[in-house]
Parts: sequence; C-alpha cells; structure tokens
Amino acid sequence: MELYGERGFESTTVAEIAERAGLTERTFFRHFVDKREVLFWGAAALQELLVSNVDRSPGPLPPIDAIGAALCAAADDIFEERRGGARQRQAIIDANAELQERELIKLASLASALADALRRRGVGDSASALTAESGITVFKIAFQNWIQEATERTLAECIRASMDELRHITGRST
Amino acid sequence: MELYGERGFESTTVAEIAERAGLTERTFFRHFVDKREVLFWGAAALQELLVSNVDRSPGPLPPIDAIGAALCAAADDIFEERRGGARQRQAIIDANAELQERELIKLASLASALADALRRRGVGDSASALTAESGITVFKIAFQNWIQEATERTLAECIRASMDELRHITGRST
DNA sequence: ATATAGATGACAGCTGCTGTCATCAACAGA
DNA sequence: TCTGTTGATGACAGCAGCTGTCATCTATAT
Repeated sequence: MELYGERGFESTTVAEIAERAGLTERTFFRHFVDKREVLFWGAAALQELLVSNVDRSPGPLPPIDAIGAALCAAADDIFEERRGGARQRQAIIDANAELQERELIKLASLASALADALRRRGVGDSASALTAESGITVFKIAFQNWIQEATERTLAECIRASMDELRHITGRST
Repeated sequence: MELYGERGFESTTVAEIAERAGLTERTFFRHFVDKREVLFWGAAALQELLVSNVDRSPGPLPPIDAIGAALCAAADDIFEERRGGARQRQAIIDANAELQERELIKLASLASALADALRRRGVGDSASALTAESGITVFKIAFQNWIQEATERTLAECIRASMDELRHITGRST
C-alpha cells in the first residue's frame, strides 16, 4: 500500500513489494493471488458482514429496506472510522483501470451474495437480483459522495439519502 | 472468437490467434489493446447509440424513462437479431473472471456516459448517476433473462419487465 | 528426539504486453 | 516515371506478472 501510494500501482513491481516486506516474490503470490488483490483484502469480511446482516434482518421488512439497513449497519461498523484510509485507497484505485475492474467484480460478487440472501427470505429470483444490484448501486454512489464531500455526513446518512433519491427517481410516472 | 470458443479464453495464446489470422503477435496488439478487448469490439458503438438515443429523447420524459426508451431502442437495433451470437459470446465471458471484469467496466463506462447525457438534460449530479446506474442494472438483468430463457420475449420486453419490477421493488414502503 | 506438516526460498519458464527499428506497399506530387 | 512520404506490418529484444517444482527451514506433536 505504501508503494502503491508513493509510485503508483503500475510502476510498482511485485519484486519491490516483496523486498520491502522482506519476502520473496514467490511468497507474495502465495498470499495474494494477484498484484491487485492487496487492495481488496477486506472484501470477504465485508461480504460476510453484509450477508449476515441481511440474514438477521426482521422478516416483515421489505427486501430493499433489508438491504438498506444491512448497508447502513456495515457502514457504521466498518467504514465510519476509516474515512481517511478509504480516501487514500480510493485514490489509488481511481488512478488505475485494472484496479477499477477488480473493484467492480468485488461489488458484483457482493451483489450476488446479497441476492442469495434475499432468495433465502423467499424473494423471487429476478426481484432478488434487481434489489441486491440496486442496493449496491446506492452504496456505490453514497460511498462516492461520502468520500468526496467535505461535509460531515455519515456514510449511513449518505446511503439513506441515495436510497431516498432512488425511490424518488423510480417513482411512478407515465 | 473461434479459438476462444474451441479451447477457452485462458488456454488460447495470442500467438495462436495471430497465426490463425495470418498476422504477427505484435500486429494483434496494434489492433487490440488487450487479449480481452476482442470480445468487446462493439462496445463503443453501443455506447454511442445509447447516448444519442438519450440526447434525442423528448425533453419532458422523466430521466428513468428516457434511459429505458434508449435501452429498448438499442435492444431492437443491435441485439434482437443476434441472440445466438450473444449467447455464445456470453458463455465465453461467463467462463472467465478476467472477461467478467472487462465486461463490468464496459458497463460502468456506459453508465457514466448515460449519466453525462442526463446531466445535459439538466438532471442533478447524483440523480443522473443513480438513474444511469439503475438503467444499466435493469439492462444487465434483462439481458441475462433474455439469453437464458427459452421464451420468445424480445430483449426490449425483458427490459420493460425488469424496469417495472424495479419500480415495484422501490415502491414507497415504511 | 524424531517425524510430520506448513511456510518460505530458489530457480526456471511461459505468456501477455511494449519499445524500437527496418521493411514494404500505397499514394501524391514533381 | 521517379521520388518522397505516410501508414501498416514484421522482427527482435526485453520486462513484468504469474506458476510449477523442489529443496529447505520451522514449529509442533508424539
């Protein structure tokens, strides 16, 4: 992470990372499948947390609200104290297309896991997929706002705001 | 594409592609930035079409409906006649994580371009982003259904159905 | 004290991708 | 018709990411 911050992701070589860590290049690849994966170390934990939040969510709650609540809870538990770190990490990712690709597939995996959780609640197949993906969309945009703004809004607040905006956008029209 | 279909994406080497095409490996990389990019040749055209559809869309139309109409029009113009080809292509992509990453970033680029188009219509920043991303989400799921099902639904019909489901899902609740 | 399992180091090697220079074909103008 | 220029291709050489394989080392159990 230091090296990625200093010299950028592309111009950092795995040999350099290994050297600074006092390890071999080969050993690096035993811990991380990828040069990119370093930046997504916590993704699995986040996914587990979100899924268990949805699983524990009270039954009568509408799917989209179950997702929303799970996102807000995770936001408080994981992200709220690490806004600075999240900013740095995001700056590294935003500067490199390969990292953005990796981020997107992690988010897709998250959405897929959330959709499974909704199906476990008895929600229909495509409704589950649609709701989970929408939740991740809301999260993406809320996260972006939370990081960019100089305001003092909580990530959870940003999520609720984006969720409201989604409801507004899709409000019955023609 | 032949080789990717025959031996899979990973176990196809660029040298083999070049050989079958009667070219040099070096020349391959002059035409495609990537080994993956071959599969996303039409992405730019699709993006242009979608954006121009939104730009041409009647002003009073609510943003989400402008996106929906643009998607349906593109579905008829580009995809409807190529369901078989789309299936094969998708099978190749679904069998390989790197290709899925590339697909996701292409869709993200599409969403970003659509969001820009909405901003040009005077829609607010995060509403544009949210609407465009939701549109792409709808498209993703509709496309999936369209390819998987043995039904005779049009892609445009699938899109309208998913869009309705999205409205239903986000319908005012608590 | 020895055996066994798991982590690391040390190579060697493939493949994707890039820089560079020479070659070749097409085409424009004198 | 000759020449100069431009654009595409070939031919290397080379780097970096990633993998397979085997030896070595460490820790823990018996």
